[in-house]
Amino acid sequence: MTAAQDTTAEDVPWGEVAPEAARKLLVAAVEAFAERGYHATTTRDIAGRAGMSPAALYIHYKTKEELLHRISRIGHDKALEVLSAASERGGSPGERLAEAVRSFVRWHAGRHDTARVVQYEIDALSEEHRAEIVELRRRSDAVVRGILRDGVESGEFDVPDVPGTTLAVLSLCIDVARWFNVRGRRSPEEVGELYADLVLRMVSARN
Amino acid sequence: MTAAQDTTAEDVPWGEVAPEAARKLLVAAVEAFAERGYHATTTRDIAGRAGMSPAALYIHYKTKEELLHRISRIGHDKALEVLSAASERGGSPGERLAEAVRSFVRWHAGRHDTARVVQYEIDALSEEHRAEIVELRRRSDAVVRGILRDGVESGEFDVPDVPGTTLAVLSLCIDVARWFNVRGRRSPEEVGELYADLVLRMVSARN
DNA sequence: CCCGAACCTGAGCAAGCGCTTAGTGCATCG
DNA sequence: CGATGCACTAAGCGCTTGCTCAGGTTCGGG
Repeated sequence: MTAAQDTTAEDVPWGEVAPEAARKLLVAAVEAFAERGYHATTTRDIAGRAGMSPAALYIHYKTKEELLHRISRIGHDKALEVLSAASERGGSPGERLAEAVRSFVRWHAGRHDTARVVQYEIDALSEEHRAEIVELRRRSDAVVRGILRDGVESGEFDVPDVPGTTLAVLSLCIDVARWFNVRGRRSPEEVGELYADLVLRMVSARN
Repeated sequence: MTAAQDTTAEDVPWGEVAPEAARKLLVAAVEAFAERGYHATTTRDIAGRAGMSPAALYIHYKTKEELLHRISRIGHDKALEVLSAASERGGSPGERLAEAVRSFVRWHAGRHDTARVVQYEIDALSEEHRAEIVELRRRSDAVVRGILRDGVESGEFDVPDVPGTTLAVLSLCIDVARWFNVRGRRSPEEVGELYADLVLRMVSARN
């Protein structure tokens, strides 16, 4: 009697990718790219992980690069959505910044395989595809910069170099995808909490 | 009358690599690996950049992987040396931490091509070589953790989670290699200064 | 003046790569 | 029931890859 089994549901990891074979291939590719890197992964490896023949990949994707682009695009969209939603949740600049960092880090840790591909394989994209992704990153940058500016204006933050500090905050969050390990001691939630606190200390005015 | 032209001088970037052909190949490899990544770089590309034939590479290095290992090993040694030297320069924990971050970041920005290879291509190493490099990283970790512990004991720092904060500080420094651009607005010195300040704020007790 | 060692190249091998093509199995429809 | 369309595979094409090897060049020492 549950109406829950809806494969196009937006909160299912790759629910927007259809049909099922295309999604299975994409999930396999994320796994392989995260593990070995884009260039070290073969189309045979991807197809094998999805339980299909190498040729099946080319029915759903024109090239291996297009597959990377689909992953990168959807992943960046999701990351930006998580960040934006948190920043718009209201409250003081400090609360908004903490929530933004907490959510963004939680995503990079919890979905660290996707995040690793999304953040570290941009150079493997074609020129046009890379340009499209870079634009999405600029928007993430704008979100954080906006919160910092608000906090400086209200006097809650003391940030001498807003662009530089924006860079540092995003860099800190993104790099979580590199080192986070599922078998480590910390949960994504714990890392998010720790990082939100550290970032707040970086920007808060002393009084 | 200058006695300066000593190719084995330790402060020349790759002075420890001899003979000259081996060094030229290694420098070419650093360039190529930083630009495209290890797996996307061909031995022909490396040899071509060094102005030699593909076969020349195999006179000086057994495999492409050994070349990466040499780069990784020397680079990590240098990074660790920079960090250790700064941390031992004396002063309060705050001064030592600031100097450590300043130096470490300066190195990652100024030598960002080397740093990128060193920090982001570990997975391309063989198991034994990777283990060797991981050990060097543990030592970098120990240096930063030591300073934080000293600061907490003296009451100068307020750090609830020393291992977690150590991770964050190193992560922040290392990720500089990913985004730093020579054509950007900031010099390695400026980034080092900014980051030293941000890290101090992260850990300082308020009073 | 010639030898041997060190260094380097031209040519190319076996393996693996991304991707294509011809054909098969299967659901759908008049 | 045969025809049509679609997802998929087996086989393999053309090319590039990491790496090898026979042979040539250079040069200090006897």
